[in-house]
Amino acid sequence: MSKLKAPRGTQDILAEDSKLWQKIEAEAIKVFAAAGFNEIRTPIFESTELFSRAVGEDSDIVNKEMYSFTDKSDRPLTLRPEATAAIVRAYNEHSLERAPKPHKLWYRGPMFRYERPQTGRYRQFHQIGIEAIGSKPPYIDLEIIQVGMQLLSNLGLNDLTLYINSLGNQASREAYTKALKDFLSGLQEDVCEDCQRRYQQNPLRALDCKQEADQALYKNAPSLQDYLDEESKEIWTAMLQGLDKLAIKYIVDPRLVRGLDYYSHAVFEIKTSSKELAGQNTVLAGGRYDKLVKDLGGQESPAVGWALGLERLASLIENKTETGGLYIISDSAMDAQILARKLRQDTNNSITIDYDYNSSKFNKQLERAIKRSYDWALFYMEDERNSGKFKLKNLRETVEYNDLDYDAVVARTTSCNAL
RNA sequence: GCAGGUGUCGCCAAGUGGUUAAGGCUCCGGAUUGUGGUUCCGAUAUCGUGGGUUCAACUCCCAUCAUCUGCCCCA
Repeated sequence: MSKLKAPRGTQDILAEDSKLWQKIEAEAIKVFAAAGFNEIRTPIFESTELFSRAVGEDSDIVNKEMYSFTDKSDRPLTLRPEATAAIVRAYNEHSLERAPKPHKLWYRGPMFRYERPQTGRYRQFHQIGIEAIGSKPPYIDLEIIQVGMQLLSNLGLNDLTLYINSLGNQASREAYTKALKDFLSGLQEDVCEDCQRRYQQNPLRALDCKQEADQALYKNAPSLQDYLDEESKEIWTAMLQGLDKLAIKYIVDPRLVRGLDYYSHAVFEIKTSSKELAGQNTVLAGGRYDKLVKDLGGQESPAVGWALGLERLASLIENKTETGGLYIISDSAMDAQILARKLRQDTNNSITIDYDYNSSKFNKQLERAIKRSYDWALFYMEDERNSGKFKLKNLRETVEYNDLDYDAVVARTTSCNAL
């Protein structure tokens, strides 16, 4: 019988990694709450139309990466490839524009994209993100960037760089796209196949081409910055000044475009220089999407947000597992169980308490307690049960306490090792 | 979707055409008769799958699947 495997591009987060994920999530929740963001949970699948409208028909995500299916009533549905569209849908559906603005939300959960798996890229992957809907000035952009930086630095990451660019408002972007297409049209003969395709689908992407020959041809391409109109320029300037005042280091990257159609004004990515992630070094990315709420049928509401990849983030953080807790060593599994239940209650579930279910030999049980890195071994053999006095051993410091009564055991184990 | 690498026990890993497929680690069981990861003993694989070549295949060929890496693109 062959073993079944998880589907391609999916993975199990085993107990060890799970601890790390919990740590990241706990830190995120703390940082978000402190900045006034509240959690929103939306469905894992949505109508396919939501994503094709929101993300853009021409985007790669919609073109070839969606996990789409029809249900038994032939409804076209899609496993969400990202969360922003769904959150905007929910925002509109529940008329949240009537709530105080900006509406500040965070989310976490699995996303799905049908792609070739490789380092830092999976078909089911997990994101944590925030969105702020209903505020136009760049202070809210600054706020979410700042929250993101804070979260990453709290998690101990410091080799990160913020790359940022402005796409300008829609008018600016259209004017620029036109100018760029004019420029590119003369080069199509000499340019790589990918770029020919980009020319058709998303001309801005061409500037990001990795072919050196193409880069040489693009040297004199028009610059987006020159096409920003007054409004866009004002916002962009304020944005950069704000980053300076917050002492957030950044690199303006004029080629940073992003693959989703709904962005305008500020777009940004936080990248790591760690080799761990090789080509997929973007850990957190986002931008402003002023048009999207209206495009999805809502009241015009400017908005901005970002998402970070949990798998990528987790791979950058050292996973140090610390267990601790107390292991009961007993020749009676039943008595150990009764004691464990009582101890868990009386320690208020503040430390891990476990014991041997197989009534193994004394030495085996002690060995287990050590191997599984418990802090304490509590001896509960016949003698202890009869006398009501416990023997407690600190396995880290090799100290043994004799003749403790029950309350002393509780006091001693909880005093120094809370979960 | 394209290009390349890899597939021998839970993990690492020898074997490269010929009798019983090394070894290490982990895990499990046992011994050392209630105190430190020790030591000793034991158990655990038909070599991804299917086909072909051959007297003979883990070793060669083909296909397929899985996985990894790069491209596209992205978190």
